[in-house]
Amino acid sequence: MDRVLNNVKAVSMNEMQRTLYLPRFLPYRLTKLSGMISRSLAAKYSALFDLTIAEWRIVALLGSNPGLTAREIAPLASLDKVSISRAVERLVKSGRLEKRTVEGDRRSAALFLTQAGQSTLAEIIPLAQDYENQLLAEFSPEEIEQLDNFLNRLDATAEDLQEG
Amino acid sequence: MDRVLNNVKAVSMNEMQRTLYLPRFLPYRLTKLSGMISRSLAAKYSALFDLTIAEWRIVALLGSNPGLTAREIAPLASLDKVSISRAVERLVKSGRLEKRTVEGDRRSAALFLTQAGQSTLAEIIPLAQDYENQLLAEFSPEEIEQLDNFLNRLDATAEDLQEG
DNA sequence: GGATTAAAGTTTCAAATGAAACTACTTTCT
DNA sequence: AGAAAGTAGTTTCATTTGAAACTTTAATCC
Repeated sequence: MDRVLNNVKAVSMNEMQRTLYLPRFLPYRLTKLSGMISRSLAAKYSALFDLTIAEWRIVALLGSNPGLTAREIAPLASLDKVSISRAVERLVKSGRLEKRTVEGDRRSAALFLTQAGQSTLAEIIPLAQDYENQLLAEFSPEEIEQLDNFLNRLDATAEDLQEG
Repeated sequence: MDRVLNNVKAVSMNEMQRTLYLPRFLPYRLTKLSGMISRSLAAKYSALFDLTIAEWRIVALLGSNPGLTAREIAPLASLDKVSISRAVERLVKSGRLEKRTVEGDRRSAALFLTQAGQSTLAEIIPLAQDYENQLLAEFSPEEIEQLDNFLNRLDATAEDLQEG
């Protein structure tokens, strides 16, 4: 009579569960997992580069998409405009980012990595990849693909549930 | 030449990636996913029961483990003692929790749900299970088991990486 | 064309967070 | 037993966060 992820599917229908087993509750597990991962990455980036996660995301995005504006970054990095504004301010101050007023719309600024920003990114990338590889070290390529698939589906479902 | 989760395993060895594709970076995906889920659950609990996530976890734990102390709750709920102290204070104020001084150690208090606390829990459980079921609606029992397995392994690995 | 509405980013302000200090007790050591 | 060290839980305080208000510029409406 194993419960899997608290999912009722897995328990017979006429004995509805009266308890919720927290350590198997999917939202709890995801929060705990992502918390552990984020904390250790945040500590690493902060210690080595004095970068927050928001700054790190923005640098990573601008590496492959130079010239994005704050508004465009928001959905790509899952950051709100306040966080972006603050992260950009810090990145400009630390000389890693440059703002160029957008031709034809003086409200927004296109963002570009400076040389310093690009070398920061060059240092950051292998570190991030290492970390991901360590997380997935015990996973076979097939399992990685399956995990990828699961995450995509959960993400899509969670997005739907946002509205509903 | 598909990248899977940015994992280097999936790209040939002599073309190391110079970019990091954020939307496929596992830590980012987990943070985004857990953020979406937590926000929608938090909104629901707050609106319907005036409960925070921390309070919710404590209530859920005490349902199956009456008499836990704050210190015992901490690792089970992944909460620090400050959060627990505050959540317990609110739960006591709202009449859902009762503190009883532990026989033989007057520093700690054993925590118990009151009748009100138990009926809150009884309302909360099906809601939580519904939510989890909705998230997993498109998953077959085998897939759910596999997801469970993946999460366990990632959790264990992440815990190891905390120290290292 | 001037007024109105909207959009991009920034700033402000109030609430949430969590590390460190603190209080009240308990255990250990001599 | 009494001092020293340790633990449970609370409080304080400084930082982080994000919603709402604001500023500047652009688009739309009459």
